[in-house]
Amino acid sequence: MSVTIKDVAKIAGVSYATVSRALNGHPEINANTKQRIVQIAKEMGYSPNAIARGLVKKNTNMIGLLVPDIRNPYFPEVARGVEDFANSEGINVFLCNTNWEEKKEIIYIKALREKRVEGLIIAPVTAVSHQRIKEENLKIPVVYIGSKSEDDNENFVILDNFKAAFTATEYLIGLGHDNIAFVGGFESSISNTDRVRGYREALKKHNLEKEINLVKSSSFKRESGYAIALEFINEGRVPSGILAANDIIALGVIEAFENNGYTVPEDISVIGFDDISFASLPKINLTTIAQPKYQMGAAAAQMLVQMIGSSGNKEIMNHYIVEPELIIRGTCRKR
Amino acid sequence: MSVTIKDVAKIAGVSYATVSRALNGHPEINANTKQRIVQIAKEMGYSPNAIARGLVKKNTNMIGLLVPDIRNPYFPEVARGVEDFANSEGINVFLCNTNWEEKKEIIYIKALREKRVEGLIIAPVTAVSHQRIKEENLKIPVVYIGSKSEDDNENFVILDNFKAAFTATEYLIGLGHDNIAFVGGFESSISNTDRVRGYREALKKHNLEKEINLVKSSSFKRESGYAIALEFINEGRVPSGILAANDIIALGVIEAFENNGYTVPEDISVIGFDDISFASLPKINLTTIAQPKYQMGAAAAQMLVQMIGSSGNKEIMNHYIVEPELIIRGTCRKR
DNA sequence: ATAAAAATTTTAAACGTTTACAGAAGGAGT
DNA sequence: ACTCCTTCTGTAAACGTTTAAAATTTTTAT
Repeated sequence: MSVTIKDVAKIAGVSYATVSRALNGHPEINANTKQRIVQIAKEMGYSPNAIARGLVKKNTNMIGLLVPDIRNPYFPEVARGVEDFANSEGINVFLCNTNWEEKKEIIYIKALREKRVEGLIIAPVTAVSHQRIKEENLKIPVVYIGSKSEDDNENFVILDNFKAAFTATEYLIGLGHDNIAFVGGFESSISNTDRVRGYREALKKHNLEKEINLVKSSSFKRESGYAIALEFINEGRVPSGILAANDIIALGVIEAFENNGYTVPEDISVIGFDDISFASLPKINLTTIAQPKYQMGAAAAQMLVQMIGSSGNKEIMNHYIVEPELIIRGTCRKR
Repeated sequence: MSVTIKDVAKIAGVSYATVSRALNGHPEINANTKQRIVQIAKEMGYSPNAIARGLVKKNTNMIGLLVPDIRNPYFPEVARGVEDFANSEGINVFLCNTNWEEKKEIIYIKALREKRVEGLIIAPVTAVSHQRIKEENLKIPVVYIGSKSEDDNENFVILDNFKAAFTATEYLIGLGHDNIAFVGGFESSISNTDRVRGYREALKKHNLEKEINLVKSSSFKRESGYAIALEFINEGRVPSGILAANDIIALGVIEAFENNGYTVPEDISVIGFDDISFASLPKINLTTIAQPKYQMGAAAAQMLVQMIGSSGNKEIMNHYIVEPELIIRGTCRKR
């Protein structure tokens, strides 16, 4: 089908080993021969077959990146960081969207393993993912992003979720709110759990723990935020402050309230997580906890590449925890 | 390193051809042997090497998807369509972000060619891309999405950009606007050109062509929209209606105007393109031209898979042009 | 029991590379 | 002229699969 190294060799009148050497810049080759071969290869439109090369060199220069929701602008941002760093190292990235499905996550991991990717960066669907993935017994390095398990053998890049939620909650408390709800994503998500913990701890510190449950969980989607806000309204116990587990949930929450006669921030203060680009739109102006998304992606990629490089050396363990930054905009108000 | 078919063969006490057949469900194999081998392979944690298989079967089950801006929610939506369809056919997708750089586009194409992807779906950076890509002389099918060149040999999935812009412009005219500007992305983008044509044609039809140029181009980014709106303001000729080449430009335009004492839609009406999910947020409520993004991605993938299947049969040529739909929300007003 | 047919398994070649090793050609030192 | 280096090129094996063809075993029919 496509032109191979043998075809080039035939035309050039040399052995294919020589062609290989010419094309790969080996030192032990005559400069003239090399130039001639390179020229011929170019004319013939030769393109090296990375598959065949990978087979003998045992490398593929591919890594996989699993994200649960490519529609959430948080992940494209992270993906860019991963991709840019990987590319700078000559590595290509398989970006896979697990769509918040554990099943799909495992399917992708299996497929990528068969493709012999050299490493995996995973933003896991739930806490269960960590376990399932470990059971897969991959022989390649894995870096988790946005989520860690209790297992300290893992490599990860995360936000200090506890601190972030704590800070955000205290901010709301400082504004005079005493009836603050937490609208979360999956209960089984560890980042979510950590955020809930931070939120609870802040309430506790200021003696604001209520007996009624103000923590509601669903999925990390705008519709979920919308639905949960509606629940609050229907239950007749609308909080004065809401901490949402991410920006798109926050946007859904605000949407629901405004559609039902409430105003943000006049009636309800809302804080999100992530600081997606749309949060800064003047009309949105969402107060939120920022994460250095691009940098986190790049850091994860760097970590992974480093681990791939030091083959087998499992000593390299990386835990990169970034500090949260509260971005105060216009969706919170003194009470 | 990892366990191969030969390792399994050794343990099972059969030849590796037998293992291969057992694992691939060939008919000519004893049911007992098969079961035993499958069992052993599983116990040993065998995972087939898709690289080696690809080499002999001459397939990789991989395609590439090139998008210029993964941060623009339009593209994740398209990507999901592509990925879902491809996955349903057992194909994995390399998602690459060209970042609006022609150079990067070519680099990716070369890398993907070496990886022997079986096809490419490309949302090209500019009109030049089409030419450059043709020069690469890929021997694999390519489907363009969002953009077509004059070359009728191309396969593409696009919105009827002319009609879309025409419709949007007429809507603005119908609202009483007679001073309508077009804020575009790259001039060298074909979809942009088609939209400008539609816009001009509508003005012409209603005898509203101005001698001063109300078409401004930049890149397809929010910052560009912002910058161009600022230009209008600084030049002292703020239009009453604006057609933006996509939603994020529109958002940038609105942002700039609102930051400078203008109100949308009271002072200026704005229409976008794409109907990204954020356009429907009540606070944004952007009037826009909708595209069936997910379906377009899926259609492109289907087209590509079909072409890959019918190897060499170049007769299959697909032009899929979707009809625009004007979504009237709140950023336009009667004048 | 035996030949023929069917079912199963093994052998060996192929896919397109890289690379250790062997071999050849040319030059230098003696 | 001979040996010894250098420098370059060719040979062949390897990577982990699939698969046609050959070989073997089992089954069936007589």
